[in-house]
Amino acid sequence: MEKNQPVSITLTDRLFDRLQSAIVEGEIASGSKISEPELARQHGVSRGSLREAIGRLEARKLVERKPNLGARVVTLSYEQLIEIYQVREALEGMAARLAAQSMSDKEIEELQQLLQEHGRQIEEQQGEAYFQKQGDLDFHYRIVQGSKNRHLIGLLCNDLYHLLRMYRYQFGMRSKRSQQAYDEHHYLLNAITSRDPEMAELLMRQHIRSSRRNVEKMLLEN
Amino acid sequence: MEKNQPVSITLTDRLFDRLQSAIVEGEIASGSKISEPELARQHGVSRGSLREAIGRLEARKLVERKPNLGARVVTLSYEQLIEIYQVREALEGMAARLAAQSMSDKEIEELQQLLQEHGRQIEEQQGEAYFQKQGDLDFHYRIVQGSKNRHLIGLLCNDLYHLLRMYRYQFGMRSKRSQQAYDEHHYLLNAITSRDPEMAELLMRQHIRSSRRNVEKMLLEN
DNA sequence: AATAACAAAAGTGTCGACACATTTTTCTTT
DNA sequence: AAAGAAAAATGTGTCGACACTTTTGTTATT
Repeated sequence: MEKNQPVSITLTDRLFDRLQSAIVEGEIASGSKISEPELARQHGVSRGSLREAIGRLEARKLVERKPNLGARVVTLSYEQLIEIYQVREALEGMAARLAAQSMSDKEIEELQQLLQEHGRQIEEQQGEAYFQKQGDLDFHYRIVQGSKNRHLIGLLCNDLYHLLRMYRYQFGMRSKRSQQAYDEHHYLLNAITSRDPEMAELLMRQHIRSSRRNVEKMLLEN
Repeated sequence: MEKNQPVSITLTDRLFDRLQSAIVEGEIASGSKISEPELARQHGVSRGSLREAIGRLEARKLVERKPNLGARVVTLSYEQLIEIYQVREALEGMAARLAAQSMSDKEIEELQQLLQEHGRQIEEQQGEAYFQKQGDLDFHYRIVQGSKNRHLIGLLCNDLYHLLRMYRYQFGMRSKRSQQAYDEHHYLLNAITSRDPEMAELLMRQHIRSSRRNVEKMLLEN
């Protein structure tokens, strides 16, 4: 959530951020081909800088590139979404396990406050899904940070979460289970508070699996 | 192990491969600064191409880059190695679980043959560590492939394994436990053969944990 | 002699141009 | 008129040059 550098300094950085948002939010259609000259012109930037930005997008699996054929925005598919959830289950499960060992008492306390806040929001604005989604991400985000494992943090926060946001935007995935998610968060946080790594991992994995099942059901309705 | 494209086509690709090997094998010292003009000259290539290659190395966490300050080869540390093993445990555990569900009978059979081959090598050339390491990687590699999850495959085979190889090269990590590793592989393969995902994941995670403990012990001796 | 201010050198970020590959269009041949 | 070959157009890969930033080296001041 926080950045050391005030804002992105280099041109390529800013361009990368803009393109990433544009892709995640569907402004640049998924599956569409990217024309380097055109995009460069649109953003008033040289092709070289654009290329570096595209390279980073490729590393984050937001675009695919083939030599001499150019880059395309990644195509979303049901299968890929399932794959992402499987990776997420593995990584966040481990994150929860480590968080139970490594989070400071202060961090845990702040997380409890955050969760209370969520509880209030659920009672007040019944079914206001957006805040819930945002809150859900916040919660997971903090646990991942709490793992203190920089690799894990990078993998989840820099790579997976953006892909996941992309699916949420473009598949119109809104959770109809904020109450259940809240409960699951609660159990999980209890395990972390009592410093039980095994239980924390178990509950996190269950939580993500049930979230995945919810998504599957939702997509099959279409 | 195999590539669709016969060899890397583009200059940047080849350069990237060469640099990756050079870094992994310690030819370019870990922690050392990378001078773009010099490296470009050494490899007879323009700075632009070099920069793209460095960008990919950065995405694979083999180099770190700071705006206007340049790139350095990543610094190896005990802590980071532990972090890698934790991520590996999570991801390969999931890979084993999925492999138990998704590997074809043919793939499983080939894996059994590979393992028998390892068994023979252990009996014959007692303690020839190199082949064992190579074999170990092969075995894990195939299980990851067997998960059929492209994200997982990319994360492990493109990112983590190279980092791991780097540590093996530069920390001189040779396993003195080829017999035990072989046994653990055997149990794991049994679980996969009997299509037991739960057990497969469990055994894989134990296997990697015990491998990590071995590494810890080895490093504490220095 | 130590430090501050300044100037020179080296390094990174960005750009525009050219070379080569791919795609599209046009022209030939049957 | 359809199919194939040649040619034009578009797009990607690579390069060298310039602008700006950081580092190094020098001079001046106390």
